[in-house]
Amino acid sequence: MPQRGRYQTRQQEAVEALFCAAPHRCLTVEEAHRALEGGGMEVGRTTVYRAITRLYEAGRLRRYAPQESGEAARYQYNPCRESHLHIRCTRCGAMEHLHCGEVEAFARHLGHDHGFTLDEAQTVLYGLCDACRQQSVK
Amino acid sequence: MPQRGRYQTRQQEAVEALFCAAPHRCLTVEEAHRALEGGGMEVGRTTVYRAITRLYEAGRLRRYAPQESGEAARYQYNPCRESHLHIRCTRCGAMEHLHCGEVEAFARHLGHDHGFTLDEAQTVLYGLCDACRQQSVK
DNA sequence: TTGCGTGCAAAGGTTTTGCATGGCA
DNA sequence: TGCCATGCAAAACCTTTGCACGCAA
Repeated sequence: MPQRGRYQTRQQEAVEALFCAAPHRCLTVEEAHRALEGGGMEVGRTTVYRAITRLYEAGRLRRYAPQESGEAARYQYNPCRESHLHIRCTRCGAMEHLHCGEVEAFARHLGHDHGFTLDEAQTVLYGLCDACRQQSVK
Repeated sequence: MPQRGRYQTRQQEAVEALFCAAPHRCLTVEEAHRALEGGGMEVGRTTVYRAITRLYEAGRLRRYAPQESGEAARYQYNPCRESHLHIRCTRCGAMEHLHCGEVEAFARHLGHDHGFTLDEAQTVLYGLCDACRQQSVK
């Protein structure tokens, strides 16, 4: 679909290129804004908000709601159509993908036994990563 | 630990009693504030914030980060030490508990194969509940 | 030329903080 | 009496909106 009535601007391209260049990174709007400034791109904060929102609504970005109050939402490039769960360490903030058969099996169980259709792309599992768990045990 | 230097006030008791009286409900600070007003309790909004924050930090409440930007965080009474996952419908906002053996099995898998210690109390699975899924199929 | 995109400023909402007052122990 | 809690107002924070201008098509 050619998105009738949409203009291609240097700002929109810059925002998409920024996320595309580091598909593993989860950026806030503010971080994206600063990254563009650092790259010599002058883009208004409002425009970054709007560009990210548009990319999110088009399915090009994933959105992770903030965990603590006062934090900002994080966005990440959505390289593939296939969605997968993410796990996030509540201590160091690291976020990683999770693709394995057990996730699929668990999602099927949710559908069959609980009538719940899991949206993997929007869900983040919170907990402790290995390194932080070992530190906290010390 | 007897919480040295802590006073017991009618406001704090009222906030805790409110959540305790409906352990299944997830309330925002604003909703809690209005509920107290409706019950004839005059409690300042700031005090509700502070009481909820204190209860949360003491482990008496669970906190669910807002899903959409602009929404408020939700809190729920934490009746038992045992924690369980929650599922939330992204369409109607319904939130339900999830306790079953599959969750435990999945959590063990995360620990063994991914080195990730799942924090069930903080994690919310997003997706569609049965009713909303059927509506969206229509 | 048309109309969407931009960006500044201002508003919107939630949550926190400053500070004088009130109340528990 | 000492110290914490309260609550109003104001601030901080992220995010959205209004509006005049700029720019792609």
